[in-house]
Amino acid sequence: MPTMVSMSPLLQSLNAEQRRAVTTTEGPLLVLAGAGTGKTRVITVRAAHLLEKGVAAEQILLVTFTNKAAREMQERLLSLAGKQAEGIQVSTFHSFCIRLLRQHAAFLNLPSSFGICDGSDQITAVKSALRELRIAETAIHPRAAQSRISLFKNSLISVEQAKDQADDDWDLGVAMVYEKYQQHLQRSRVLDFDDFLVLSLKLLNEQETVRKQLEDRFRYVMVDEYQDTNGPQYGIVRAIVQNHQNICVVGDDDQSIYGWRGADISKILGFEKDFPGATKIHLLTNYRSTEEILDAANKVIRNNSKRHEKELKSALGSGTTVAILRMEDESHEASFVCSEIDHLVRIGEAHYRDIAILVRTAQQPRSFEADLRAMNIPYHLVGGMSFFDRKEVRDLLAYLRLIANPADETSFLRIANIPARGIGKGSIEKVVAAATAAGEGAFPTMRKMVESGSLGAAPSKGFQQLRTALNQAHALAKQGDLVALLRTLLTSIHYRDEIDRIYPDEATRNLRWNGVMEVLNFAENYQRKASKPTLQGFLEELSLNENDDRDQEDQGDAVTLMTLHAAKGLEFRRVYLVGVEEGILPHTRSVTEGHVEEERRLMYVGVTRAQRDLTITYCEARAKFGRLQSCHPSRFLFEMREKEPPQGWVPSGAPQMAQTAAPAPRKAKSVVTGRKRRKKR
DNA sequence: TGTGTCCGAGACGAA
DNA sequence: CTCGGACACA
Repeated sequence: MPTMVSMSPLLQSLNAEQRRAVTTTEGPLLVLAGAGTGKTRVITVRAAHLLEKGVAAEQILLVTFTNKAAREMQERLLSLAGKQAEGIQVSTFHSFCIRLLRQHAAFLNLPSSFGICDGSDQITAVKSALRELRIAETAIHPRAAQSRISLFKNSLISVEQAKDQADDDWDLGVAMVYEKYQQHLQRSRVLDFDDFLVLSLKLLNEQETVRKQLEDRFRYVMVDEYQDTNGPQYGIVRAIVQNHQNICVVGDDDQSIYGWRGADISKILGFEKDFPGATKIHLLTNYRSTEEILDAANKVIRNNSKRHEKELKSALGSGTTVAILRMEDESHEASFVCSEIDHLVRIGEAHYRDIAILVRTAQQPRSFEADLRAMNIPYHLVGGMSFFDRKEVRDLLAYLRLIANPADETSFLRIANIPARGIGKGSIEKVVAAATAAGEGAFPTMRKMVESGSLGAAPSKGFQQLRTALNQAHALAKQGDLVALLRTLLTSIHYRDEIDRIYPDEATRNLRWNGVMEVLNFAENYQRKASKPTLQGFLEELSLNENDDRDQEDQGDAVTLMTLHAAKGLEFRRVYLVGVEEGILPHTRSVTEGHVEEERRLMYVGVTRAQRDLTITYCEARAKFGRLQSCHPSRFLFEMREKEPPQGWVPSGAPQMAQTAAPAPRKAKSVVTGRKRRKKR
């Protein structure tokens, strides 16, 4: 216990639990920070406290999952501890690993200029692997294969092991796709997101000097959002701290919602086992939400079996009741929510910026967007189709990536004939076959083929045009003038004409061109901010920095419409949690695959975003594939009200025939009675 | 080789 | 309903 006389002003602003977390500086420490319990505050004050104790800033490493979080931490640190905090390294796992890999590329036999294979490139690579293997996409879903491959990588399972383990055709097919996929990445000289982590881990495991170097430098390591840590990330942290054990992880097992991305909740559940002698601290005082909201959250989440038991307590006290409302269908739902928002703002009860509409799936926003627009309610949509998924943006980026890394096959194939320049399907096929056989990039392969005259006149001519355009741009890339590069490129490929040609509609045309201009803006910004702007750096930033449109402040006074996944970490005075139905939340697929607990955490995340007012809606029916289908309120709503589902309620994932049989086993699982007693203490 | 149209399958979340 | 792929055309 620190004595009062020596307590620094830093610590005085904290509650007892938080203070204990901050002052426990040595040895492994697990901070279970429930939603709204001042997690960021604890992390930043803890770092500042370390500095106060005389630890050099350079010895502190703070790992986050998103760039946004990293930036926020950095800012908070500067305001807490001033200039000396600048030396603290705050980075995401991914950027930390990329830097490490570029430094030690030689050891891993990597080109130091490797490119980044993002999500949609991964799908493209999987698809081309399937085509190569003559496997129909209906037999093996590209997306399913991709996520399995990612799982293989994160579990350090090699292609050979995957093949050995396969015990049916599907598994074997995926293992073969995995092999082709890896070859594709290799000859394209790109790494996917999993590679960053896995290769970094390999580096640390096999190069003791590198590991030692990091261990000596980073004497104090903190990991934010530890519940989202996957196997390789855990391994990396562990390798750095294994001797000094000064590892502090902060997170909330109840908010682990990235299992499908490889996040391993057992890491936060088993921290004390992984790091014997660890201190465990619960932060349970919630400064965000009213008692009613936390009560609803607690009642839902306690139905999970795999968790650290805890219940949040509100520091705010009582407020309004949580409303659970039944809607006819999704258009009624949307118009109800929008009218209410409109009304509340009109009577001065609320600001747009204080309101969020949270959805489970990316297509739910559709009905809401229509109504929001019709009612002139300013809003911004987060998640779903990202700016970087837009066709024109991806085209342009493919050009840039090809300039930075001529071996990049996906990018080459994407723009080889955009705009059309006589390189058709036939020649593309020939080039891919040759590139695959040679294990080289498609662009260099095609150059050789053109030079040896093994391609027709039209494609050869087209290729020369492309090459000229790229060379010209490449020269400007070397000078670091990205804006000039983009302008030159756009001119030389006549991209404006291409857009005008494809989109006869004036409005779409402008919209598309705006996307292109937006990339120019990004480049301008990057060039201004970066100390040493390079094309590679620019592309890296674009791939790693999710475009942070989550910032409410940046959006002016507007309603936020977003997915639950995007909402984690944010808070709003008033929240509408919509579409809370069996089949959506929990999602059918999660139910059939046995991931209901993660869905429940998603529900929990949604509920705990609200500060004062929470309205939950569910629909009686909802359009699926253009056809209206009836649906049932989510099991989580019954849990929340401690009620049994009524007769005729059909849980998602249950076969339609077995309506009477299905609820029986679920009852025992979802309705936990006898817990009420434990709640009051 | 480039363009247009039709058809059928399809939908979870994203650094 | 909405996308992408296949196929048929110029």
